[in-house]
Amino acid sequence: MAETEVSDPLEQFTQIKELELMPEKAPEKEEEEEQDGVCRVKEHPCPGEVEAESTQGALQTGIPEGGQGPEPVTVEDSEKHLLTLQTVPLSSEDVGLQEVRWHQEGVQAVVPQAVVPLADSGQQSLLWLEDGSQQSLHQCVAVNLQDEVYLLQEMELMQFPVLEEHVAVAGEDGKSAASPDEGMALMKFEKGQKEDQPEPVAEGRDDEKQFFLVEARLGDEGRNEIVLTISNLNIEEPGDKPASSQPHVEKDNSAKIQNKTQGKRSFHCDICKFTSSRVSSLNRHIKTHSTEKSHMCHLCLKIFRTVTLLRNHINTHTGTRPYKCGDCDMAFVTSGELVRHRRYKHTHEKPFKCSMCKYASVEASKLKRHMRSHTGERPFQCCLCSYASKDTYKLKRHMRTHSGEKPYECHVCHARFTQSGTMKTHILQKHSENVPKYQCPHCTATIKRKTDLRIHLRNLHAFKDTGMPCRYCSAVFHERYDLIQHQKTHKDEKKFKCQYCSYACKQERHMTIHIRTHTGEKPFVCHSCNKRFRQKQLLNAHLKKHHDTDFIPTVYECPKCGKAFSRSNIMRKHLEKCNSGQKKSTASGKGKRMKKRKPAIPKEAVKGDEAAAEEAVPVKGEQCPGEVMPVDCGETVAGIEDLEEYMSCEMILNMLDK
DNA sequence: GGTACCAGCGCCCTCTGCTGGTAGCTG
DNA sequence: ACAGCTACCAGCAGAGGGCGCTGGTACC
Repeated sequence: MAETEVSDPLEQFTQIKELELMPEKAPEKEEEEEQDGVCRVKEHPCPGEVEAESTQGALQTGIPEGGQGPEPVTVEDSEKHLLTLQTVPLSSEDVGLQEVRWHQEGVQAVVPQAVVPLADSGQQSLLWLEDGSQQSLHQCVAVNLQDEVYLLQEMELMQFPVLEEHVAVAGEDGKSAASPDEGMALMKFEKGQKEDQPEPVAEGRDDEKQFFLVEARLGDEGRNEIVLTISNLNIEEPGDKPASSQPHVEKDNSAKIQNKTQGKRSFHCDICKFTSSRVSSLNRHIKTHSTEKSHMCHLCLKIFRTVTLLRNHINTHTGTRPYKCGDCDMAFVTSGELVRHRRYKHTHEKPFKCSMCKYASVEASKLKRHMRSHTGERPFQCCLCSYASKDTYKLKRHMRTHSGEKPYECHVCHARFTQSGTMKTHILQKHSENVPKYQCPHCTATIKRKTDLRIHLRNLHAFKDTGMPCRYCSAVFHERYDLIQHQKTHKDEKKFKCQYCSYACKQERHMTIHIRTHTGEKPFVCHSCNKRFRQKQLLNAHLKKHHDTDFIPTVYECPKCGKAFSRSNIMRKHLEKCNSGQKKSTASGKGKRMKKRKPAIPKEAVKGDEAAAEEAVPVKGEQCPGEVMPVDCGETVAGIEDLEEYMSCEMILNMLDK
């Protein structure tokens, strides 16, 4: 569009170049047209196979010279014709000018209604229909695109009445011109062979208007091209194939007699396929194509075609529900609602049955929705991600994942949720008493949620072909639960035995530490004094004691004898001995020397039961017998008794575990 | 013209099941 | 301290039920 140069403002109108048969002549024509960059009119034998034609190059505003133009095509009549158009910028002044000219030529109000604003150009484009099959047409049909200006995006389906037909607007030479009086051709909807058909029934007929369905969408060239699909809504007599390839219009036919040969008159709607044996029914039906609505709701100003529709609508305002269910307290506005309700709730009649499964539904729409689960069809595409839904509600629900909306709030803790079901589960599990639990049928486990029970069964009770061996013995199990239960029987076993001495323990890592007492390995080094330790905890304790000026050691005093200990559990053990009179060492110092304490610290202030093991060991005495002790304290002790008390392998290692 | 009946669309709901993150327990 | 395991939990989607409402048609 940008590259289009038009000198004459009137040439800026969108034009339809030609009517062509496809696909027979398509290759030649398309090649020709691509060179010209012109728009096209195409006729599709099948309404459902409308395809956009790509138009390359700049807009060509004229119709080729008479002899050079496309040959008139002869095709089977069809109900739809594809028009490929191009939009051209047009200023508002041009629109006004054009409007005047059209009126001067007696063509009724075409241009203003056909204005299609461009989204971001700030200008407007016009559409009109041009005869593509005959270059020298003198007669045209003016069309009125309803009563409003459509955004292009909205022009998906519309009706427009043919206001005038066979209007002479073109010059004799058939050349495309910039204005109707200069030979501009419009789309012609000819009567063709229809003229010799019986005169339509006049009753209820609108001689001034005819309706066509127009489907408009962007062409391959984006907004530079508009593809219109015009549906001829006339109903043909059975077996009566029109000879003309032209899209045709029966100007004054709003209804026709269909079955004259059988002696029984039937009446046909020209707009749709409605047929009736009664004129009155046809007349009433034809009103359905009219936009006329005369019954307005005084409460919301909504307009309805019939009194019945209006009454039903007003009932929704007033709450009037005349149709009451005899089996329950429900009541409805319409009888249909009551019938449906009874099917759902009482009769359980489900007339719509799935052909692929046992599903049956009360409503056809439910079956239609169900069928998507078989076909996989997902018509509702998320505009923000690749998700597509099978129905509108799921898409709407999905959109909350993008918006972050959480419309459901727990009334207890005010937590918010995206789905009502999630909130309901939350309230049940968090804020309800007597929460039901799900008992595992294979073990004693009770699990809050059914879905988690399923996972439990899958993880622990599913049979596995490949057996799972016990970590501690040669037993093999095919259910994980059995394996775990079996391994628990090994729990109290001190299965790790030292190869150098009689030491045994439950955990392998303890044995690793113990083994270092035999190998002499001391992998933990103090970087301040280069002293080495077999355990990381000992290094940490060393760092606190010797290199941390803020460190205050913990002292536990026996409330009975006053003896001080660095570990609470040791003190408690000592206290048991004190109480039982089996005390072997006392604070009075019967040959036992206590570790020199730091200034007394109130017991309440004593903290840090994690003080290092070496802190717990009284000084002076024997060197820690590393060959039997897992703890490398690096200190001396007052006596073997304290040493044994403190250095119980299990005790220390258990403490370290904590 | 009124009305009953039916069809269809839309909306909201529940139930269900899967998934992934996490806290707590255990070794 | 750490890893592994598992129940717990919220998030999310699939499927279907139920109803509100409007529109079309047949019939009286």
